[in-house]
Amino acid sequence: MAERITPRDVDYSRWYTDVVLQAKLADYSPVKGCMVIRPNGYAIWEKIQRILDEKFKETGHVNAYFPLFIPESFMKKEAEHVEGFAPECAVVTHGGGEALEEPLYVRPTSETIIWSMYKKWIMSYRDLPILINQWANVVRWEMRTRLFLRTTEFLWQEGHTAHATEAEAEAEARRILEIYRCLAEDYMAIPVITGRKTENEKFAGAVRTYSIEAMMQDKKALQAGTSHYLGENFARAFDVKFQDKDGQVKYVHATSWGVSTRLIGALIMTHGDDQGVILPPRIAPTQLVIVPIWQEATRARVLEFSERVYQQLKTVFAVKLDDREQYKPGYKFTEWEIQGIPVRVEIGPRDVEADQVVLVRRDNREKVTATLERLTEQAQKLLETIQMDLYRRARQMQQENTFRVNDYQEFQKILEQGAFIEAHWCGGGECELKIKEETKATIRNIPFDREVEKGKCIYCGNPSEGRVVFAKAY
RNA sequence: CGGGGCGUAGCGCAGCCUGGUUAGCGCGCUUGGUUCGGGACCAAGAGGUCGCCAGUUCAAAUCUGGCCGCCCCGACCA
Repeated sequence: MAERITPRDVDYSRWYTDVVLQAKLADYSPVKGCMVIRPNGYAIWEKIQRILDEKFKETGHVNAYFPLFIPESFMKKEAEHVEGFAPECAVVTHGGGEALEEPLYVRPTSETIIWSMYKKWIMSYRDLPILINQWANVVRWEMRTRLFLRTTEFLWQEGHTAHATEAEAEAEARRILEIYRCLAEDYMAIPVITGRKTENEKFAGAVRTYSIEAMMQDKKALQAGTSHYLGENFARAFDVKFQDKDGQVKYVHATSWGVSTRLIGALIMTHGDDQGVILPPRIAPTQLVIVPIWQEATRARVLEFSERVYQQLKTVFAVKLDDREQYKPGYKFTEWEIQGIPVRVEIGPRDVEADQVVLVRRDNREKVTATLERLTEQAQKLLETIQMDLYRRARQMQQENTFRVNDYQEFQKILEQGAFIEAHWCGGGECELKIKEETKATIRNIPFDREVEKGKCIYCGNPSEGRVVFAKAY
């Protein structure tokens, strides 16, 4: 593995691909646009799943599974939805050697099939809310794909909830967005902007879409999660009504929300460096890796000591002991660095003598020694520090590259070097589209925490109530 | 779909322009030995439908035509 990783400042997108492949997170598959998620990548996904699944359960959600295939007629029931998704759907026309009477769409998302079932399950307000999540794969026939960021098939979770009132559904959509924010910021150390999508950018079939948006190292935005208030749109399309307390028959209010394996791409592009991936400790499948260093004479002692350290750390951390004999320590150092293990534990003869180990941070390579006695405590602190530092660094990067701009010329100029731009916008879709045409920048979202500030639309000069975030996006 | 690049051993490439015995190199792999605090070294090995099809030719990895696949850059998207 003498292959080098292309440095970020030479070619960021090649760097990304190199890192994904060399860290063995994923590989290209024989099927165009699809990828194989390798064990290293899948382990990160499993961590994400565990964290989210717990939070979903805590907030009253349950898991279920709906079919991969969706009858064509279902897809066509909600006008905006079909318009949004039909062009990028894979359709099965044959089965069992015969043409099907009705083509089956491979799900690009499951609103339609789920609402066809909710119709059967919902009669009364007593049946509400329904809070179902599913972990699944979906297929969207993308024109251009990139590992993790956009592949024809990807893994995600999709929540689909049914509520008696708009207020309740709205609260649900917002609650979930907060869970996504927490996952991104507190676990993955990815700072995000939470906010509402514009009409142009919202989900096909939604009334309102909320998102978390992150800044990658190349200063492009990545939508890392979305949550939608779907109103009565799907309830009407699938005729899902309930009788309320007051005796009235009403349409059900819906939400849906999802995050995908794209988050792994976000993780790589938020923290990685020219040596490879850097994993925040709270999301790292392996937090520490022990690399013993021995000579023939010291081999037994070093290995025995390493094993002891391993047993000690194992009770508290996700730790690996790399006692492979066919590789030298230097090789192992590099290999684990590419894979982004947060802390390396070096153990050589000198350490054995002193009853200590050397801890090396992946993110800045700083070394400290720790006595066996204080090892667990020190490792704990070190991992926490790394977690905080990664978040802080990413947050700082985001802030340093976010600009408040009031002039369209300046807007275009700043955008060229990559940036998030906070600018006034009149709320008109035409201005938004013009800006997109002329600069490739889109409104990432309208931040929840934006200041109320009178201003003029950066494009047309009409009055505006506050700033929105523009950026070029993945 | 438009533009660019690539297809020769598991990976990365050379050879092709100017056709000619057994198609090379680096890494990796196997065996043995010496090594081991930042990608070790020596020796001996294994490994190939030169993307596919057709054509030109006494002779094609090499020339011609067609096809296929993949990657990168743009228009749609989590």
